[in-house]
Amino acid sequence: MNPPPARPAGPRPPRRRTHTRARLLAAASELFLTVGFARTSIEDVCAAAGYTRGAFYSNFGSKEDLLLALFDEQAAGRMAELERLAAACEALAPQERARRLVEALLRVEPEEAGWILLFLEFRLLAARTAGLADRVAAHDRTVSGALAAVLERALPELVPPGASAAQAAAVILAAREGLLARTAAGGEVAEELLAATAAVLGGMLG
Amino acid sequence: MNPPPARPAGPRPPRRRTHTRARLLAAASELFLTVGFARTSIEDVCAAAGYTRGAFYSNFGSKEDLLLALFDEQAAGRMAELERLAAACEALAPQERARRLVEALLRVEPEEAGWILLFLEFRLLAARTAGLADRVAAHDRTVSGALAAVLERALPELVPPGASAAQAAAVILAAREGLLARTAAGGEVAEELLAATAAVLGGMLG
DNA sequence: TGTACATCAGTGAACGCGCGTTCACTGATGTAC
DNA sequence: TGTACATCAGTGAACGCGCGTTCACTGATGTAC
Repeated sequence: MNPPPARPAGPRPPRRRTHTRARLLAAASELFLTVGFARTSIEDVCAAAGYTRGAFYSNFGSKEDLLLALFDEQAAGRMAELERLAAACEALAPQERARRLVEALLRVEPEEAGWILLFLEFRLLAARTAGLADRVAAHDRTVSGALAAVLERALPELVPPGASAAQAAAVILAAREGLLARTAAGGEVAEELLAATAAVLGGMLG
Repeated sequence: MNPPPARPAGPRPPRRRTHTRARLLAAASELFLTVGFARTSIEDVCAAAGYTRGAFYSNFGSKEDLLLALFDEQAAGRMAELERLAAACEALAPQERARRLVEALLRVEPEEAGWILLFLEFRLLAARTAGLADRVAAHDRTVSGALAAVLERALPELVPPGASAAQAAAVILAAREGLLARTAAGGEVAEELLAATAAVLGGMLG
C-alpha cells in the first residue's frame, strides 16, 4: 500500500572500496613521519597507497585536510594512552606513582621523534595559515586537559602552588615538546638532556 | 727600481656598492620574521632590498646560505646580550640576582615570536637536510655554553644536583623554546603559560 | 689630469622542475523492476 | 534470478603557477700609464 521506500534519507551506504581512505591515511602517516609534510607530495602518498592522484581528491579536500585527519587520529590515541596511564597509576603508592609518571612523561619512543617533527611543522603551518590556528589550539587544549586530569588525580605535587593543573600540564607538554624538538632535530644530546630534565623534575618532587 | 707593485695578493678591495649584502640581509630578516622562510621567495627579498635576483646570487650561494648568515648574526647578538646580563647581575645580591635572571630568561619581546618561528623552521629544515644538522648543533652549543657560563657565575641554584651547568642551560633553553613555540603558534595562552613557568622556576629557587 | 682598458656587481630573461588541483571520463558496484 | 539503469570511486592527462637557479650581458668602478 505504501509507496516503495523512497531514496534513503541519508547518504548512500559506502561502496566496497572503503579501505581507500584508511590506506591513504596509513601511507601518509608513514611518509609524513619519515620525510615530512612539505617534502611529501600527494602523488607520493597515492603511489605508496596504490592509487592515483584523483583518488586522493575524492577522499580529502586538500593536502592540509589529510594532515588534520592524521592529527585527529593521533590525538585520540594519545588521550587513550593518558587515560590508561592514570588508571594504572591510581592503585600505586605515591612514590612509585611519581616515579612511574615522570618516566612515562619523558619516555621517548623511537617513532616519537618523527611525530614531534611533524607536529612542529604543523605548528609552523598553523602560525601562518589563518584557519589552522584554531585547530592547533583545540588540539593543545584537548591533550593538556587530559594531562591536567591525570595530574590532579595522580600527581598533584607537580602542580606548583600559584598555578592550576591545566597550566602545569601545558607547561610540561610545552617543555617536553621543546626538548624533543631539540633532540630530534639535532640528534646529539637526547639522552643527556632527558636525564637532566628528569633530575629537575625529581628535584621538584622533593 | 722595484717593479710596480704586482696585483695585490689578496682579493681586490670591495667596490662601492658594498651595502648590497647588508641590505639583502636586512630585507631577508624582515621578511623571514614576518612571513617565514619557506613563504619568502628570493625575488621578494631582492625586490624589498631594491635589487634583482642576480644580485642575490653574486652575494650568496643559495637561499639556505642567506638563512645561515642571518643566524650567525643573531647568535652573535644573543651572546653579547647574555654577556651583558651576566655582568649586570654579578654586582647584585643573590635574591635580586635570581629574580632578575629568571625574568630575563622568560621575557618575551614582541619580535621574539618571529625569531622563534624562524628558528623552528630552521630546525625542521636541518632535521631533514644532511649538511645543516651540524650547523644547528653548533649554534645550540654556542648559545647554551654562554648561558651555562652565566648560570655558573650568577645562579648556581638553578643547576640541579645531578646535572652540569651545560645540561641545565640546555634544558632551560629547550623548555623556553617549546613554550615560545606554543605561544607564538597558538597565540592564546602566552601570558598564563609564562606566569606558570615563572611559578615553577620560583619554586625551584626555593 | 686625462685616456684606454679590465673587472665584476648587478641585470633581467629564460630554463626546468615539482607540485597542488581540476576535470572529463570509465567501469565496477549497487538498485529498480 | 535476470536485465537495464544510475551512481560515484577512482583514473590519468592537463593546467597553471611559483620558484630556485643559470647565464650572457652591461655599465659603473677602479687601475695602468
